[in-house]
Amino acid sequence: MAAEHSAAPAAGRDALVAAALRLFADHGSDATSVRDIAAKAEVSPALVMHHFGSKAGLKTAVDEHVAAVFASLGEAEAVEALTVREHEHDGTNVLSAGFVQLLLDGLPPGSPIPAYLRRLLLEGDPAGHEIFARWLDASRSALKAMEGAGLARASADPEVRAAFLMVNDLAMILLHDHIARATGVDPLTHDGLHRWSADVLDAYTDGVFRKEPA
Amino acid sequence: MAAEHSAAPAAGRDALVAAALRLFADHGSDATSVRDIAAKAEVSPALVMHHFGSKAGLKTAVDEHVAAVFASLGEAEAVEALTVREHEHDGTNVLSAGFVQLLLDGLPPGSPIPAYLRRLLLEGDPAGHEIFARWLDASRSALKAMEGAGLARASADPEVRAAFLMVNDLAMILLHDHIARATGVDPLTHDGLHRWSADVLDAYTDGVFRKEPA
DNA sequence: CACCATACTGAACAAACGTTCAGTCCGCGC
DNA sequence: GCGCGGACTGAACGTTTGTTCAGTATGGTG
Repeated sequence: MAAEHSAAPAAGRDALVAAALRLFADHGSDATSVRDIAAKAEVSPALVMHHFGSKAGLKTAVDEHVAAVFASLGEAEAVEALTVREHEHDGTNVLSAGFVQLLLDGLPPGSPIPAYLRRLLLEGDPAGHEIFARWLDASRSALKAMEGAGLARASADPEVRAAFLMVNDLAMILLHDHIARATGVDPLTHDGLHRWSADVLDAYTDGVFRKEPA
Repeated sequence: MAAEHSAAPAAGRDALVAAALRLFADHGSDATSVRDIAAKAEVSPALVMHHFGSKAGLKTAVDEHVAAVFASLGEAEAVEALTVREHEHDGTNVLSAGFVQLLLDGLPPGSPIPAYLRRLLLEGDPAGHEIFARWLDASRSALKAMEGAGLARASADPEVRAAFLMVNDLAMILLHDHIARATGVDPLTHDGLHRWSADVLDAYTDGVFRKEPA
């Protein structure tokens, strides 16, 4: 019954960040109360103020945690994440689905981070702007590298082309719930991503539209 | 000073829906209080309960209003909104950018509806699921029609292809703020959409990737 | 003209919110 | 073994939230 008191280095702090990340991702930070977070972390609401000063401070700490996770996923690898590469299992060329592939490979299955990322991008959060800008840089670089290697056609408007490809990639994360519900294919699972990527690669290589009616 | 009382048919009702639509779109419904809405509509907070029973009732009314606007935009035309057609101004073929084009043509410039749509789709709102499913139907139909007319290559996976095209289209709305900020091209303006569509059409017809290094 | 339904308000409500504060517990350096 | 500092709590604070309610004004109908 008695609460455990400890001078151990901030166990509650990590629990709060983890609980807040999950709840913010699932319901949004506005719809999540400090009491909800504290209850999930099995800790007193006042501990939020003790460690972070305010609810907003907790939000900042969560943002920093997420940024650190992205960084640990290997930011440098993101550049090559968009490239087409040989798929080991079946020997066919398959489009590594960019950032989605990166997230899927590097994150545990039930991770709240994709959903949190969705909210960051939706809510006009400065942290979201920063991530978008950094990833767009990676997309630009990857496209340029592929052009150089003769793997991509040069576009007349490289800036738009890089944004187009990256935004399409992000859309899969943002709308994956709708996609899974309406089509039965969930591109955030391994099998779903494989099926999705196959058709995307086909569209990107052989095209979608015809110039002249056949 | 004295408030105007009238038995006129619910002027305050419309004002409330309009104010709520704008505030919900800009800040999210959770972050918008009944008092904020009433203040913007220049009306008493209690009027929300009188007309809609609760804040949630207002939200439902706003959803219905938005659905009605979409319907009035011409749901039937949505089917052909994805098709490639002759552009009158410069005589070139241009991809009518699907739902985005439809919204841009049919809505007044500063309309809160695109932003509201963004929130519907990203917040897991049931109203968002419905819109997504209905539009995906339109996308499927349009793609099939284009295949029939020889304007589109047949995909091995038509279900994924239809979703892919539609999701890419929606991504432009969902991320337009990020796109505009990071690239300087805002695809929700006329000029920005033209530049964006030109490159998208190029990508969709001539492809993005090469099968073999050149 | 009297009546009633309806649009609408101002003051108040309980509940939930973020935050404050005095105080308890305990490992670690002295 | 003493005390300092940091982790942590429980109860309370004032504010804001969604909602209730009694009441006023007014146009349309008998």
